[in-house]
Amino acid sequence: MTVDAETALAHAPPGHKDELRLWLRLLTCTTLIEGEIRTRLRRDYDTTLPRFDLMAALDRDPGGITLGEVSRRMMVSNGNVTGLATRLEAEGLVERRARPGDRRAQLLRLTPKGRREFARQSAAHEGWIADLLAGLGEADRAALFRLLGTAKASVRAALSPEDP
Amino acid sequence: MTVDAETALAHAPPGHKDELRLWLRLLTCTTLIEGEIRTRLRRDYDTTLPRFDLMAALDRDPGGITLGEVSRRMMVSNGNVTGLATRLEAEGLVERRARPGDRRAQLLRLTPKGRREFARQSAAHEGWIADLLAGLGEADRAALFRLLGTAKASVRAALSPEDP
DNA sequence: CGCGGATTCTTGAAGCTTAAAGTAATCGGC
DNA sequence: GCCGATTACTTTAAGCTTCAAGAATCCGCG
Repeated sequence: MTVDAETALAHAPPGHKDELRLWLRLLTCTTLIEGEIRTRLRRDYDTTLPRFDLMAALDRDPGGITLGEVSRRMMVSNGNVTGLATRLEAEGLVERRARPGDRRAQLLRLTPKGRREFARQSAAHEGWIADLLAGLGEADRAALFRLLGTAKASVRAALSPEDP
Repeated sequence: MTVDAETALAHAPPGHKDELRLWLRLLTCTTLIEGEIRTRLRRDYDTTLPRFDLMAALDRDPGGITLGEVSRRMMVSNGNVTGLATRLEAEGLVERRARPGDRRAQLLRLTPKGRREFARQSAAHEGWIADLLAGLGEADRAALFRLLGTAKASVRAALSPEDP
């Protein structure tokens, strides 16, 4: 355990295979769940995941939030939200209204119809997720939640610019 | 701690909020990483994640695999692969050829140019992932990998039909 | 005031994605 | 041999997504 071992390690191929495997497994889990949720939303409610996500982003703020805030919460582009909001508005599920004192911004909020629809959908959605993750015990769930928090912090740290 | 407590529990709202929170955190992690990989692939290699994924699916089989097998590995629809393969073929990165003895199927494989390109891209990709997950120690990574395996098994079990 | 930069949102082009329907070839049983 | 079921792929329509460019508005500073 002297210079030789250290040298061997230092010269070993980068070997980030572990991280890669972890990422691929993370991606697989997400893809599996997301695909199933997509299918069920279409089958049972004739809607899509992005529509559901947008309504979820609005649900906690009865007064409405700006399109930009929706974009931030959903982690998608501005233009994306514009299109989604337009389609949902056409279906009477959300409505735009001016933000007092700022003619650039618009507030988006659920209509009563949208609120009813989302209540039904989100109850089913919560049950689906619980079913899919039913194989994890309480302890596993807690541990996984914590570790994913660490992972999230790691990614955010790697992404944030180095200026405090 | 008698009938009353039990009754209270039984009548409590379903309360699958924990599973939901776990799912949302899982989704956030994946979205963050995926978005960054997308951005870097575009910035550094002028390509997209689906293109990269398709090439990755081909990389381990020099003889080529069928479009259907690609579709299974990528967990996307058949039609999706058709379009991706057509675009990559037009760029000279992959090539179609007949599968001997089955005129329905086609084998898809990387061209030498595609192989060179993918080698460059995948090396960078591996480094990016390692960077993003650098905040996780060896033990955390292992634990997370194992728990995600359990989660994956849970989802697959919930999805598979009940006939052995 | 008025101008320059930042913000908020929309538009347009290109590509990705799916579900569903369609075409072609193979396989299995009789 | 042949017919029905299955498999492999493509096509189509609709919607999602991003990036980049553009338009309107707001804010701060001189």
